[in-house]
Amino acid sequence: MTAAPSPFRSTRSTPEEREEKRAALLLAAVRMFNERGFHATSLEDVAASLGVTKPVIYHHLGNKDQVLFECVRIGLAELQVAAAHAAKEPGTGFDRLKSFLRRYAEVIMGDFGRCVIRTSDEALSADARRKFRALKREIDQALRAMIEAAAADGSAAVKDVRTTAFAFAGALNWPARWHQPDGPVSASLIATELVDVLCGGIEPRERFRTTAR
Amino acid sequence: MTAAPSPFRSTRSTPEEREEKRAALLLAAVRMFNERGFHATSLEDVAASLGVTKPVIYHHLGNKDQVLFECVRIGLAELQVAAAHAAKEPGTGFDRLKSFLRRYAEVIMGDFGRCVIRTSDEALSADARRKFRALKREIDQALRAMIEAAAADGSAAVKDVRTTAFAFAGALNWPARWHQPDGPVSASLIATELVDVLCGGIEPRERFRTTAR
DNA sequence: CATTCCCTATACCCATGAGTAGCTGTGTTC
DNA sequence: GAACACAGCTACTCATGGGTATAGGGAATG
Repeated sequence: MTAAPSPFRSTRSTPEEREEKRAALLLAAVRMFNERGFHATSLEDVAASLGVTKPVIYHHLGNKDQVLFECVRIGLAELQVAAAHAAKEPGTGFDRLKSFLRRYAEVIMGDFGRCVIRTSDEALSADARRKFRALKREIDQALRAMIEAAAADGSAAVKDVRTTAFAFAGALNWPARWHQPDGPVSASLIATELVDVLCGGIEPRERFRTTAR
Repeated sequence: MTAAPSPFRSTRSTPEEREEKRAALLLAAVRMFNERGFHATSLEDVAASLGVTKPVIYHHLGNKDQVLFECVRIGLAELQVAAAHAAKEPGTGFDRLKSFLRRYAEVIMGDFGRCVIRTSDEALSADARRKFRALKREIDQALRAMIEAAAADGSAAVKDVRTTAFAFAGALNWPARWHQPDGPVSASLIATELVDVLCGGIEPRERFRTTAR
């Protein structure tokens, strides 16, 4: 009825317009996946939220598996960018690690990052599942490498890299479940606080123990 | 064809036998939910894994929502038992907190605990979802109370209770995603190591800094 | 102006699995 | 031993949603 201000006009598109449509569809899809869950979201609903119909999604993105995989692929690519960016920063290995952890948490609270965490392997087809796991493994290895680097230059005290990586990843992934994107407290603040807790621990130190009020 | 050694004989059952059947059905269901995911598991498959048919599940457990909710209810009850048990232990508040955290992680690596974490709210009906959230909230409050107690008696150094609780819960919930129950490394070892990392942090302390080899 | 090529909508097929009605066989009870 | 109650099975309905065939319609191209 009312003309939607969307990029979907019925005409031949330039490559840029195609990409714009793809992006709009993916964003609508990932948001609905995050909100309702993948299985409770029909592609019909996703299309309808943009004022178009189901075949448009199949035309631009492929089947439901491909849509979901593309969403998590983007989220994992964001995490890889975060890792690459942090690795180039100055300071000690520990500084770089903390920077990565903060960026990691912020990505996880974004649309595509949340989808990475909320998507369980079983939701994907066998083929996509394999790729999904491989990408997640790359992130895990990047995290372990940065923990190892921080331990190697003496700027962090790490007993077991593997356990540390799992603990940190778990703590930073968890906001994907509880954080409200439109809530009062910003993602970057949460990220900073979480990283502080993880790095500092809660065992009392000299400077704390003296001032127990 | 071959007679199954299951508790399902076609006869009138005593209350104990009924309970035994319920338990067997729930265990089969939760294991299949954990392995394949809730949506990818049909009640027919669950029943077939015990050599019975779908109506048996409806007879003993109710519909699929009720089955899932019962699974997460059991897992959350195990966590409450862990909290109650830890609260009675001797030592400092920090000792009791660490004990709770270890038990928490072990429960999460069990059948029903895993289901609690792997189940997202959207999978449940509106009614069950409300109860699910209320139970999870109770666990969260118990965790926060123990962190506060440890901070109050000076045995732990806590900046922000809320953030600490989220970080710890996330790190301890995460094994529900990656831990292999039949793998080489035991749940209790993982629990201990995770709690060590969380409590100790990785910021270098005096005793570590001197022995950088 | 006609043709062609995309793009989108309509309308459909079909597999899956939740949930149910009713039958049957078996032990229990009077 | 006859009626009964219960547990489980067979066989079904039906809603949902993934995926597709096909038609229409507008812009570029000659």
